[in-house]
Amino acid sequence: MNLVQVGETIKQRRQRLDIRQNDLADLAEVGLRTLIAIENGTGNPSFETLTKIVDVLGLELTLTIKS
Amino acid sequence: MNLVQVGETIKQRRQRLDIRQNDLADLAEVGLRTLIAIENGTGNPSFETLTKIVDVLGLELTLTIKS
DNA sequence: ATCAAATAGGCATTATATTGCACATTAAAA
DNA sequence: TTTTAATGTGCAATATAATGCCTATTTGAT
Repeated sequence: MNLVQVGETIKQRRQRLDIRQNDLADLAEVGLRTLIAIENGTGNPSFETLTKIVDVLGLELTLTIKS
Repeated sequence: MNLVQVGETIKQRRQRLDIRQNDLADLAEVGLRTLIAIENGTGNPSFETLTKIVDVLGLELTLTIKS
């Protein structure tokens, strides 16, 4: 899972939950600019920033053995 | 999965593969200081930095729906 | 076509991750 | 215990992530 895929997943999930970027950014307590960059696969968020966003969306970051 | 758990997972995997922090840092092309911080749950790595390390270890970061 | 809302980008600033160097501590082996 | 390798820390420098402001573009509705 690379940064582009992470961005796509977040965007799709946000849209399915029917919330705007602005509101998600507020709920996650990150800047709108930051969220936009992540959704577009630009930028390189810290684990903390990413976690704040995925938490709000009911998503989960996991680290597993590649099979 | 929080930063502490990520650090533990990386450390365990590295030890199971029997490589030293110094060598993993070199292979992943990150600073030794950075790797140490991550393994100890201190610090807050960027997605890119984390990816470089887990790639070397044959691990994978995934983003899924929390169930 | 018009208008409003949502998404997105340039720029500058601030916050912080990353790094190397030197040194300290811990672990393990002889 | 002594010695050596491995792990970890303080500090300062650099790189870069995060942010806000303002403006542009895109999207969707009327």
